[in-house]
Parts: sequence; C-alpha cells; structure tokens
Amino acid sequence: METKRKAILDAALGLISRRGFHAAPMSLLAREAGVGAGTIYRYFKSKDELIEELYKFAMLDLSRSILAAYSEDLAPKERFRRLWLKACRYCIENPKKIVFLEQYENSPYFRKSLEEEHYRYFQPVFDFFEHAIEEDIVKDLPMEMLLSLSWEVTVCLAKKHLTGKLALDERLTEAAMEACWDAIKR
Amino acid sequence: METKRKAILDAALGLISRRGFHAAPMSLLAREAGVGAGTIYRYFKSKDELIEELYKFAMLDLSRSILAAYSEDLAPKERFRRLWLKACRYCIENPKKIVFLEQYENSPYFRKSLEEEHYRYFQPVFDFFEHAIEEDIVKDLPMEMLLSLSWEVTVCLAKKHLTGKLALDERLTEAAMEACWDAIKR
Amino acid sequence: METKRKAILDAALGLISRRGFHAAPMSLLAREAGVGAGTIYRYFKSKDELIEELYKFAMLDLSRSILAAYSEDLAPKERFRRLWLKACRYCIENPKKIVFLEQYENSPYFRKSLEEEHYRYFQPVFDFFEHAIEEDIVKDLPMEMLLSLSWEVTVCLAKKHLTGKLALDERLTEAAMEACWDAIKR
Amino acid sequence: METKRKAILDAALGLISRRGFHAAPMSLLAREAGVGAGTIYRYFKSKDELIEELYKFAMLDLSRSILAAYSEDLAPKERFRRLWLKACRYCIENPKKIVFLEQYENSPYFRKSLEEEHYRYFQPVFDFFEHAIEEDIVKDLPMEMLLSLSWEVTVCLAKKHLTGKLALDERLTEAAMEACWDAIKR
DNA sequence: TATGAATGAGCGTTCATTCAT
DNA sequence: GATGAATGAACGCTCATTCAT
Repeated sequence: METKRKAILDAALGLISRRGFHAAPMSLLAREAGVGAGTIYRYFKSKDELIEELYKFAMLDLSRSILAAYSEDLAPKERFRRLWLKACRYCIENPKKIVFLEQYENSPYFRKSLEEEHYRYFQPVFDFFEHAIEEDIVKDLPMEMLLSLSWEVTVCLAKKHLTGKLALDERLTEAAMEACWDAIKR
Repeated sequence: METKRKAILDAALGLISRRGFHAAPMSLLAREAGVGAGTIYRYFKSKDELIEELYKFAMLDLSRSILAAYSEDLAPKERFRRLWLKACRYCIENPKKIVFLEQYENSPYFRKSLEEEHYRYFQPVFDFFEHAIEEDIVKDLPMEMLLSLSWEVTVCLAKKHLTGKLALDERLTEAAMEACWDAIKR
Repeated sequence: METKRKAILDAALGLISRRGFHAAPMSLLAREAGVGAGTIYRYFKSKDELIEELYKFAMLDLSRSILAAYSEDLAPKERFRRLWLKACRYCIENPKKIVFLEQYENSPYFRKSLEEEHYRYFQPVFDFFEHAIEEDIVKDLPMEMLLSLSWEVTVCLAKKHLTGKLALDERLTEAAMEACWDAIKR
Repeated sequence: METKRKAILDAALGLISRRGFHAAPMSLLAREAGVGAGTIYRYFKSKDELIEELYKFAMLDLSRSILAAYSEDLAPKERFRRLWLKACRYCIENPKKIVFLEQYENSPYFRKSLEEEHYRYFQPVFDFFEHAIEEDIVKDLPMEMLLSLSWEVTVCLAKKHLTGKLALDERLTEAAMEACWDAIKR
C-alpha cells in the first residue's frame, strides 16, 4: 500500500522543515511516521533517495498548484499577475514544502541535474516569458534573470511573511506583484 | 594569538562552502587550519559557536565591503546604483562567503535573533530607503519588501552567475540593477 | 510438499557456497528458492536449523556417493583406492557441497555433536581401517590420524584443484592416492 | 602507542577464534580490548581491514616460528622432521591463531591475493621441497600436493588434538611425521 | 598554550523473524 | 498452506568533544 510511503514522505517533510536535515534522524522519522525503522527502507533505498523523492514530490506539487487553471487566453499582464499570486499563495499555504525546498537547494544533497530535470514542469512559465519578450511587453533579459526578478522575490517575501518579518495582506501582495511587474516590463 | 583563530575561521569557510555542514567534521577542519583538534575549542566553545562566529564575521565583512566609500552626497538613483553594484560584485568575488551565508540561513544553526542583531551593520542602507520613500522617489512599501526586491535579487543573480546558469557581464549587470530600480522606484 | 523444502535447501547451498554465510540473508534465499520469506519458516524453525539440515543433507549425500558400489570383496589396497578416488571425484564434482561443508565446519554454526552423529554414515570406512590394521596392512595408528592422512588430504587437493592452484588430471590423482597409501600402509 | 593496536589485535584473535566472525561485533571487541568503540578505527580503517591485518600478523608469526633455527645443513629427512614437528607444536601451542586462520580461509573475508602474498614467508620450505625433488629424495609431485600431504595434515591433526578427538603425545606425533614422510618420500 | 589520541552516543542501515491476509 | 510487508534489535562506523601530556 502506498499510504505508508505517503506517511513517510509527510513525516519527513514535517521533520526536516521543522528541524533541518541535521536533526532528522531516520529513527525519529520512523517514529513520527508511525512505522518501524526498517520499513522506510522498503520504500526508499537510502536517506538520500528519500530526500530526493521528497524534492521531486514537492516540485511536482508546486508546479501543479501554480499552473492549475492557468490560461493563455488572458492578457499578458493578467497572466503574470495570476501566476505570481498563485505562487505567492502557494508559498504561504505550504510553508513546510517551501522551507524544505530552500534547505534542500542549499544543502549537499542537492544535485543540479535534478533541478534541471524538474524545470520542464514549469514550461508554461518559460513560454509566457518568451512570448512576452517577443511581443515587446517584457524586457529582453535572460530567462534566469526574469525568474529571479519575479519568482525568487515571491519566495523571499513569503518566507518573510511566515517568519513575521512582513505582514503580507492582500493590498501588500498586490503591490509586490506590481513591483515585480515593473521590474520586468518594458 | 589571533592568527590561529583567523586560520580556523578561514578553513571553516572554505570547508563548509565546499562540502556543506554535513561533510565538515572538526577533525578535518583542524587539519585544514593546521592546528590540533583540541585547539579549536580554545577559541570556540563548540561547533555551533564557531559557525555562529563565522556568520558574524561574514556579515561584518559583507557590510563593510558594500558600504566602503558609500557617500550620501550623490543623487538617490546613483546611491542605489553604487550600493547595488557593490553588493553584486561582492557576491561574485566572495563566493565562499555567499554560499556559506545562504547555507547558514537555511540550516538549523540559524538563529533569527542573530540575523536581526547584524541588521544594524546595514543601517545606511535602511536610511537610504527611508529617505527615498519620504522624498517620493521610492514606493512606500515595507523595508523588508524593498530589500527583497533589490538585495535578494542580487544574491540570486550572483549565485546563478557562479553556477554558470547566467553570464553576468557588465551590460547585463547594469540591466539587472535598472530592473531592480524599476521595481522599487515610484 | 517436499519439493519446496528441497528448493530451499538447494538455493541455500548455492547461495552460501557462492557468497558465504555473511552474505546469505533469508530474504535473498527466499527469492532464489522461489518461495515467500515466511515459507522458509514452515520447513525450518530458524536459519540455524536450516543450515544444520543442510549439513545433514550434504553429509548424507557425501557418504552415499562414496560408499555406492563399495564392496568388501576386493583386496585391501584396491578397496582403499576406490574409496579414495570416489571421494576425490565427489569433491570435484560437488564443489558447492564441499565449500559449504568446509565453511560450516569452521563456523560458529558448527556443533561437534552433530559431526559425531554423522560419523556413522561412514562406518564401512572405519571398518576398512580397523580390519586393515588387524591384518597388518595399515599402520597401527588412531583412526582419526588415518583419516587425516587420507580423507582430509583428498579434500585439500580437491579444493586446490577447484581454485586452480593444482591441476588434478588422472595421472596426478592416481599419484596422490598412492602417496596417501604410502602414508598409511605398513 | 602501539600497545593499543596490539590489545585490539589480541582481543580480536581471542574473540573470533572463540565465537567466530558472526559473533564478534566491534562493540564487544572494543570492550574486550579495553578501548572505546571509536578507538579501533584509529588503528584500522574497517572491520575488514582489521581482520586482514590479523591474518597478516598470524601468518608472519606462524612462518617465523616454524623457520626459527631452521638450518639447511642437516640431512633432508631431518630437515623435514624438524619443520614438521615445529609446525605441529606451533598449532598446538597457538590454537587461537590456527582456529582463526582456518576460519579466515573459509570465509568471505578471504582474498586469494593476500594468501599468495604471504606465501613468500615460507620460501625456505618451498626450497626444501624443490631441492629434495631434484635429489630424488622426494616424489616428483606438484609443490601444492606435497604441501597438502605434509603441512595440511599437521593442521588437521593439531585441530583434532585440541578438540580432544586425538591425543597427540610425543610418540604419536613422531609417528604422524613419519607417515607424512612416507607419503612424500621416493 | 597546544596537542591529538581516546571516547561513546548516536547515526544510517540490515536482516532474521513474525503475522495479518 | 503460502505470502511478503512490517518489524526493531543490533550492526559497523562517524565525529563533536575531552583531557593527559
């Protein structure tokens, strides 16, 4: 049954985001997941693989949430607005996943190849930027730079919201989105 | 002698940025620093404290470099420009420190209180934003948001430059700075 | 059904002789035998008992092969010759069993009492030595010593043949038998 | 200091010969050696390496003891006699080493290459057999076969003596040596 | 003051065995 | 009867920290 695999991933997500990789031993993970220590190894070859699977799972969930109900029929600005707001809301509503992803990407577990592999999930976002550049709506800057100016700002803001450094109400969220748009728009 | 303390901090910076916290045992650190394992404990109470000291050291170095030769006499845009470019150059020229800082801030070693304590190093930057808001030159947004829209973008871009995802030449750096200015300017 | 029991014993023999006790986990044994892990425990109380049964099985098979077609009607020397050559051929044709037996007898699984119990399978061999001593054909030495001088030499030679340290062709095999006979004959 | 390394090797020899590889965990070994668990790893990279070192140590000790005071000036038969008796005495006086060697050579730890490497310790024995063959004193049989007919018989007999299956007094030991000589002599 | 050998708690992982299906 | 998922004790090994020198 896959419920156990799910329970392990869930417990790992909670544990790692709460205490960090350092303080997330397999024995504790087993206890929190409600399984025996050995059981984890029926579903994952090693701790490394478990964490990699968690990364894949989180990335897939993130991309799906952001792109759900995404439509190419709207005006460019509105498309950007909706993507940005969804991303922002996702970060705020899924703090454990975001904390995990940030930890992971700055840890020795991180394999660049894996990141690239998961880029394709976000293809519609890349397409948006490319078309918008062609139509002279967005500045002609490298894709990675546009992403930093919009997506990574979202993550930073959401993290600050979650730690209480910033109170992202609706008005402020909208203002942040506008600022990002100002950054990239022609 | 303080040369030993410095040697330990330097070795720790190199080791951790290269291999991550996980793979930076005290014994190896001692060898790379050219001291005995026990000697480290004459200068630092524990590994945690050593890392905390390294954080303080890196933060101080970062703030000093960015604010060196900073003058309040220039026009606001030009002040922003110089701060931004200095920050960007610092990141690129001090990859070990930046990698360490990012790792640290996403690790269980991180204590929020410590971050706040070091904020004061950057007081002139805060002052700049505050005055620019008052003078209607910069959007009236929370300080933390303005920081995300400018400083954190710098770090992201520099990291991408260092991993080869983005080639930050002079023209592109200037363009990135302009985009950040567009994001925050009124 | 006894076919399952046989399948388990066969798989155990192959696995242990190939990889040693250390690297012969029950889970792998179950897979190689084509049965479920729990099934093994219907036929054997524990791993120890399984290995003990394997020992009994190998010893019985060994004695039967050596004593097949053994006749007391031949001259003493010829009786010795045939026993010795059969033993030698058995070792070479059943390397897995011999490797297992040697491993077993030098392992913590080995119980001396079990060995003694199986000695009776070889009663005709003991009888041969006893009569030959009485008839002044063979030296009056303890039975165990005569066994070492003949049987254990066979095993050593066969093992060396199997590992390539010695090429036992027909001529050499005969010469070895003669040497053993020289050792024990009066 | 090398006293700790020696203590570990001694404890390992005792433990393994008494209980077998299976039942010789590093934790128990540490306790018996009177050191901390981690200390073992200052002297040996792994359990495997420790066991390999023990093998080297035992082989060296064995060869030295057998060849001590060995002289090429005596008559061939007498040289054989002295080597054989020394070997036999060594086995009986060093049961732990012999039990360990036998276990090791029938275990997955055993590396053939290592055995060959240690063959050179016994060069004088090989030389003896070679010259004796040339001088028509010993049968012209492969070296490995002559070794089986003499050395391995010694080990078997000594093991039987130690387990009580055989009481090797002086007269019987001499008789066994004579039997081995009969086996190989022309 | 400086050392590094020694420590042992705690880690990731394996595997003989059990038991619900 | 047969299964194989689940278990958890026990393993080999690491490493932050101590302390005799």
